Amino acid sequence: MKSVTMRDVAQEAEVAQSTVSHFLNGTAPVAIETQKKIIQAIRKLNYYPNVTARNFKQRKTNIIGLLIPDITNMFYAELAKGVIETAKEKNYNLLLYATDYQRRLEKDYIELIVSKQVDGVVVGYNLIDEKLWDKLKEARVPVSTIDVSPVNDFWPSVFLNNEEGIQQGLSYLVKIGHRQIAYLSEPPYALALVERQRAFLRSVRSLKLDFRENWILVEKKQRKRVEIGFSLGEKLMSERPLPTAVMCSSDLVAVGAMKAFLSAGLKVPEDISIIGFDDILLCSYVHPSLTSIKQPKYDMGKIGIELLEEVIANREPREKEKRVVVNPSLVKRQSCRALND
Amino acid sequence: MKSVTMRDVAQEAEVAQSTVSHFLNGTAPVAIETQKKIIQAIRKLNYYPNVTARNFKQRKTNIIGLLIPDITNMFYAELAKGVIETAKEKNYNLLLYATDYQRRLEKDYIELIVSKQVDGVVVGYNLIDEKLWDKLKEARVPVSTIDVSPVNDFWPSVFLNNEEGIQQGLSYLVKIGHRQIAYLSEPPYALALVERQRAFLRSVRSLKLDFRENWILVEKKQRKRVEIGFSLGEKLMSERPLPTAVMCSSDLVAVGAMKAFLSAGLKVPEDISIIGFDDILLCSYVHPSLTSIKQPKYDMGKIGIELLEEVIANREPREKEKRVVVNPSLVKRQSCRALND
DNA sequence: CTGAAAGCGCTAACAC
DNA sequence: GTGTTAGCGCTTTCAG
Repeated sequence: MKSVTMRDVAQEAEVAQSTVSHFLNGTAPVAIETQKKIIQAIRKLNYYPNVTARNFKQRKTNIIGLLIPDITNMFYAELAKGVIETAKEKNYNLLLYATDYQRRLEKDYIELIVSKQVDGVVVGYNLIDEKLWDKLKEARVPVSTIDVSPVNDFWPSVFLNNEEGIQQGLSYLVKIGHRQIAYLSEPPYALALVERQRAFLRSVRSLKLDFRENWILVEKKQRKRVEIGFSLGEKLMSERPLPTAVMCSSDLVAVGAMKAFLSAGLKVPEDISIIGFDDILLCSYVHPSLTSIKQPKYDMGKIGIELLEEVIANREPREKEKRVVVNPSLVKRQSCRALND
Repeated sequence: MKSVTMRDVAQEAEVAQSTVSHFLNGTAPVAIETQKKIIQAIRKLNYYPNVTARNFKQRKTNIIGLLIPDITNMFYAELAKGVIETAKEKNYNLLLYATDYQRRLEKDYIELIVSKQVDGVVVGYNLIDEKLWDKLKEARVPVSTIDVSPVNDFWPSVFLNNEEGIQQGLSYLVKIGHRQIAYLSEPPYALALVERQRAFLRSVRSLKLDFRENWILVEKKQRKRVEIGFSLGEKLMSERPLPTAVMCSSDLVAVGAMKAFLSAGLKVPEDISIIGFDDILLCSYVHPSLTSIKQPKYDMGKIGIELLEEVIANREPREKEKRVVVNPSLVKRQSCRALND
């Protein structure tokens, strides 16, 4: 059950093994006649180069890891798409590490990463166990991060300008006549969520909107975000007066809230307007389709790889790493209605 | 910039390299004193084993490939989740090959697969270029397939019992009083879709339902499935009489059709009931939530890995490979209404 | 242009 | 229990 090696090919073609190697890699010119013999031998023996041997020799794997919690979360899936396609363009393959929010898996994966299973890793969420960052650091693994709270400046990172996003949403709502706007949020376990909430409060003030404490609903308990949205939506409906519009910390929360409104017989957007955040594919699947603040996930994934590539190339970390801030954009759909028409 | 090797550890601990190896792999008993020395050396030098070297030596990578078209398609994401988690349990890692429906990428990935970048591959869709199956075969790559039209019996495979699924959906609709049921389908480019359509026709006959040619709407053009659903939904609404319920070839088509109905002012399920197929996460996100025929994607992914593992272990293909048929189940939600209440 | 030769870091006989 | 040794399949000098 031995497999065909380069040596076999060389023998068959009656040339040196190194010649085959040179030919295959284009690392040295090879006479056209010799080429033919080699090609023939490869065909005849049905030879395929062994990438593991090559990786071993070259001390790299051409594989990049992507560490995320859950691939069935559309946000991460869309991010992963950008990562994987960009990686492919740069001739990297992608190893998917999905932790399922489990500490143990997170640790296992970091262990693998540190053992040079990959040339580098893109981390797409805040590690549960913060100590693991140090492990990555000690092992000098090339890393780039996407939307990760800055535990340090050790690695380059991509962030969304969350403040800008909230402002865009709010400005739009104001422009179409809303002044009474609620904010619904999942638990702000990540910096991004804290920023959004803060930006909302700040903007409400600067735009001089009507403000009511009980229009700001932030869930405490961690659970499915659609459920969070649903229960927050229900709670909001029990408040009086009702706001005319609501901004949400994410699309999933928005969709949940929308379900609550529609279930209660409210009409969206006739009775209440709603804006999500992230602009995942789901937004255009629901009815009415959801207006949302787009987070350029694909691009962020792409940038994540580009940054990682630089780290891999440089090897030595710089004193302070690069930060790329990307801008959100408002995607208007059917969930908002103009009051001042 | 050399990295720490096992040899360095051995030197530091003043033992033989093989002893370190034995200790690390538990392949031979090591005296407790020696163990301590080794552990200390590892700590001191900050050593991590090089998995590539190990892979090379052992002629395996502990990596399994998953070949799918698009990870942002929730169906594949849910499948991938089953695959990746099961793989992890069995100590395999997962390399994600997403072709984006492109012939060129498909070919590139197959090339990598035959070059032993992975120990085996789970193929989750029908390859565009059928010749590539032969390439896999020639290179004797371990393969298992999920929901792939049986081009051959060369590899073990998992299938859904599509007929059963359609029957379950239809029986349910009949039980709650529907007799006029339409069928909306995307282009039947895969066997599964052909089977569903055939099963629908057959069941309509056996259940003696009202049948009308123009309640069977099958899209010709390949495009986004929600759009297909939407336009099929619109087309259906122009027919008279209208059916009281509609079955769809997939959830995405169902969601599109639902959008069309709701946009036109029809109420779901009051005016028309609707059932999807696959039961992707989306079903519970939309309003009304979508009743659907569940395809156990996670389990299918899991089984895909289990089958692949067998192939890897056996090495020699059997004359006729195993087929696992899994059963669908009906998940009732809010999109169907009983007519006979 | 081609070939000989030296390893990459590790595992696994095998001997002691 | 521990050490010696022989490669795994490939890339990459370096000579010729």
